[in-house]
Amino acid sequence: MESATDNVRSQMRKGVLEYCILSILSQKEAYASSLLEELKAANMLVVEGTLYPLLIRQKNQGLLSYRWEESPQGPPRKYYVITEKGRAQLSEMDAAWQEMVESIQALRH
Amino acid sequence: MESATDNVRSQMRKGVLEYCILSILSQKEAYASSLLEELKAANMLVVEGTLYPLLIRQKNQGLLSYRWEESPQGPPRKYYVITEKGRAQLSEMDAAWQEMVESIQALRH
DNA sequence: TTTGGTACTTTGTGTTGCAAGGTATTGAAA
DNA sequence: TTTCAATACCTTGCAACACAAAGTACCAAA
Repeated sequence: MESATDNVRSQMRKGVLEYCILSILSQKEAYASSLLEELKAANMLVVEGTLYPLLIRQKNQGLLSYRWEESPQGPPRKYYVITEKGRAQLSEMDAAWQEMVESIQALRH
Repeated sequence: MESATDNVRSQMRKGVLEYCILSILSQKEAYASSLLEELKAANMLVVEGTLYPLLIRQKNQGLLSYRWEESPQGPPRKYYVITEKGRAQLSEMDAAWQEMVESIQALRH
């Protein structure tokens, strides 16, 4: 049983997830499971089935690259790294986000 | 030929369209074509094929109702009116939007 | 060698934004 | 009268995407 509020928030998250990923990766490298933790902490919770395909899409677009790294425990981790193209995209997203925030603010007054 | 920026903005618009519709209709009644104009003016451009199904969905959810009204020229207009349930939903969306803006702001710093 | 924890991946489903095309009403021009 | 242009509403088919759920693989400790 899902509340209407959950659904509202879920809908709003769509479209900004890519922005969040690039933002986190612009500050430090991370692997999928750690990204899930960061997004959860930022109240932008997503699940594995959302995140993995998204990372693959961004990698295929040249926004991210990755390298394998041994884990202290368990299988190796796929650390994602933002590329120059990814940083350029992030800049555009900053502008787009700012404009959308302003548009909505104007609409609400 | 579509720019990367267009696509970024388009992606971000997703999920907040319902919020924009309810927001506009909370201030005054409107019909689809006039909503298109308002959204365009607010830099939240959408097309008919997006708006009509969305209005129908919101009506079916009980967030909107409508009445027909004669037009000074052309076919009659379907004026949409926000319901009490729609206003309640709008309040939730205000909260959800505010929280998301704050979450992203935190992520970007 | 089995168990539990970690991590990555895939499949199927439902929703939704959009391009494109369609229908209907009205008034004015040809 | 017929045609045209403007207005307005609606539908269809497609592609993208978030998610739930299930699957695969690696590792170390019991």
